[in-house]
Amino acid sequence: MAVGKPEKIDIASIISRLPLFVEVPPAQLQHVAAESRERRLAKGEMLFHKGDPARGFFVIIWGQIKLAFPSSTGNEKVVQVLGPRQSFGEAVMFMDRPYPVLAEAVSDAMVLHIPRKPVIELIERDTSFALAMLAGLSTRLHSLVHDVESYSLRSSTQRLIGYLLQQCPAEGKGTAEIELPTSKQLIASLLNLTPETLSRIFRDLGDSGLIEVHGRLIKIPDIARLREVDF
Amino acid sequence: MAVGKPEKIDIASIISRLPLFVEVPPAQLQHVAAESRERRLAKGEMLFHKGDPARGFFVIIWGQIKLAFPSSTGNEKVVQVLGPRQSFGEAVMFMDRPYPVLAEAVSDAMVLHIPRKPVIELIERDTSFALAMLAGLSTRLHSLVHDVESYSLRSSTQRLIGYLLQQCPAEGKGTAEIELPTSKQLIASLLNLTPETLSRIFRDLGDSGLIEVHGRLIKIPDIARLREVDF
DNA sequence: CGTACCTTTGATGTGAATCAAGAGTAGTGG
DNA sequence: CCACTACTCTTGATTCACATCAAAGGTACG
Repeated sequence: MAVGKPEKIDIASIISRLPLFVEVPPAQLQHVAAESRERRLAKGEMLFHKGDPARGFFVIIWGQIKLAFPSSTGNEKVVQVLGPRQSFGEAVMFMDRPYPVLAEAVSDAMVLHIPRKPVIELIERDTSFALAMLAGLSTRLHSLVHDVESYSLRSSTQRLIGYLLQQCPAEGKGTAEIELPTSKQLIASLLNLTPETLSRIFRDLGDSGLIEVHGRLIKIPDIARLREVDF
Repeated sequence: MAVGKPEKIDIASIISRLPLFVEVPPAQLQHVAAESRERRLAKGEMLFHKGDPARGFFVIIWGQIKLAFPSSTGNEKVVQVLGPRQSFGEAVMFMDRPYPVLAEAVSDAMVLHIPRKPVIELIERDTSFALAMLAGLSTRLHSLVHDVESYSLRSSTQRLIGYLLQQCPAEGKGTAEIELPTSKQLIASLLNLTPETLSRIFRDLGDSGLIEVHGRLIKIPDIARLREVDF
């Protein structure tokens, strides 16, 4: 099984365009770039397991990576599905802890591993980077808090509607078309549902005319109406 | 209803002993201390509501504060119950966002409000503080990830057992006694259960001899056995 | 000593999981 | 190009963990 595109990549230039690093002067980034390594993954390949020691964090160049909790009975719980330019593993890097989740390639993918040491040095040298890092972690925390709220306060239908609305482009238009970013199986796990239940909810929402489902393409004729559904 | 002890407090000395600030040289802390204000709360009083703007973060001096999601139907979901020396609200401070939860005093309490500006300045001046802040947020993130795992992968009984084991002193002794830090109602909400269900689980665990319940005092005759329960 | 809240217990209801099976849909190799 | 295999997705029947509803002790406190 061949892994992805074979072209050479310029680590320094990729890093400098990542949200986390845009404000950092290029000179300061050299250290980080020099110690970073690319890694290519075939679909289904593991990047790390739950419990592995954390020596740095990762940035996705292309492809998709899922973070999940393993489960002896096979039904793992997916925490996040991440795409290009997104990073993960920063938080564990600051504590002496192993990864609390596993990371697996959902498609062929390429990631950059950015080791701990140069990042710590960069934080010590560049306070605007430290602030960017804090803002990044804060955002992550915020969205996790939102997840906890979803799981504990909302029904399965409400969770799916919430997910669909999140995927909508932000414009105020009354209508939208969404291309699901990944399989319905994975989305079910993200929303803490079984695939069967997700399928039934899609059908029910379709039957009530709130959405149209064509494979991975979802049409929402009236966003406002969908937002107001309450059951 | 009188609010708590009336004694004067020395903000600077309290701040300097907080985990987050212990490594910061006292001179640098003056700024922060000078701009911080104490606030006393009666049991049941609101510190802030969900949606309020965040202008800083809070540290608890004494008493207990709960963070929760409000719910129109009255059954709110408690996210955390915090005690002395614990802080909250740091994350929102780094994003321009309102609080995603509400904060309410569970008992009479006193908190310190530490405004955003001097904290940002301290981060820019003292990198070890920036790292401490990052570590703090990382820990918070870690425990939230753990919560998500609990909610989605574990049964109500497993969640309660997990909670009890967490409360155990870390020593390797085979037995333990726990004083529940707050009402069973609140603990039920923390574990995403109704009070009725929590009560039943306590009874079931008691019946199987795994624990003994005497009001808020829980005795665990055999920690190892409790840890191995699997249902 | 009464009012308000916390906790327990029982009866009943229900949302979503599980079990089972069939219908697409896509990638593989002869 | 078609048969073969392996998923992914859908649909129906059944089950179960936990919530809800209802009511009765307990406990704390003004």
